[in-house]
Amino acid sequence: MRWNELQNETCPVARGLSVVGDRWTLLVLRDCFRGLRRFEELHESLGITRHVLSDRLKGLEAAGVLERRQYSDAPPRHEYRLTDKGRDLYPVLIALIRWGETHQPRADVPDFTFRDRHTGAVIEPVLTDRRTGREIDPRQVSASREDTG
Amino acid sequence: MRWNELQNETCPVARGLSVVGDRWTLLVLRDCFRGLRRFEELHESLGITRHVLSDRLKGLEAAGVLERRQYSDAPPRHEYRLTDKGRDLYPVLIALIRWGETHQPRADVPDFTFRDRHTGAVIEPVLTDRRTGREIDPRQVSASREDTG
DNA sequence: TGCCTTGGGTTCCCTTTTGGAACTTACTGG
DNA sequence: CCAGTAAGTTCCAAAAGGGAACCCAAGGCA
Repeated sequence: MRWNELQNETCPVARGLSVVGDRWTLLVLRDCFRGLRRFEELHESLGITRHVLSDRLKGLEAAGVLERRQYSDAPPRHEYRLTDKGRDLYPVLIALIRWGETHQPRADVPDFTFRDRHTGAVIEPVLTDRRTGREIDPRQVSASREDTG
Repeated sequence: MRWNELQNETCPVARGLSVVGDRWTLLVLRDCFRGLRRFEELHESLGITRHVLSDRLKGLEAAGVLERRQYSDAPPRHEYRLTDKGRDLYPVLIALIRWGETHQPRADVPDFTFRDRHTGAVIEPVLTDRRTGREIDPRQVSASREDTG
């Protein structure tokens, strides 16, 4: 199996990773969520080579995760913005942040705090069951595909 | 910046990805969550080359995400099991499944259904705020590091 | 006018990682 | 003795990544 055959898999994890499972891709998106939009900003922040960054941005644009738009006519300048599809990756990043903080801790830096943008209230993201409102314990959950009918 | 320098970053996303951000790694873990434990099972299921699989398993073991244990003495045979640290990656996979199903849909396969292992009740995983119990809207959330003091 | 700077890339070249396939080791069963 | 199985390792070619230099369009300025 080659990496670029993943997009045709029936597994949604595989299809998701065919878009964001590349080295650096989720870090590019992390920076987009931080508000960075320009090539130079991203290059500076990530420290990856320009052509890998260029490649990732093209891929994310092609996948509809980022949108490339011109913000200046002369000289022509572009920026990259998250689309709705891109913004919906936030739960993946939050899950990763919480796992990283819990299991790859660094004593010398404080953890992230999530806040409501408007009220400023602290938010503690957890995975719950929408139906019961109870937190989800991985060990109690089974996932399966069920044909309807 | 090189990939293996990521583990020293202050950003928890970067540290998390230094463990699971490699090509194929999250797919190996997906299969572990599905209950696969043996090299041959994983190789068959993933279709990746044996030495990439071998490499990923070693990395995950070194990171404490999987545990390699002997299940037969003669001939010596091993299996790989998720540790607690590994099981805590479940929210990442669920987030990825839901994103994949929503944004890279395939009409020909049914979506996953999550169920309580014991009661069989359907579970609908959503990211909520533990404090208020409300669902989290990415656009309303800001993340920042706050020094205590 | 010529020269420097900035943003956003592309090109070139070399090193790592993948992909594919064959080979190895240690044992079991017939 | 031969075939088969589980779990890897080794070898080689192809693809991706890393580093640095180069390109282009426009703006500023001396």
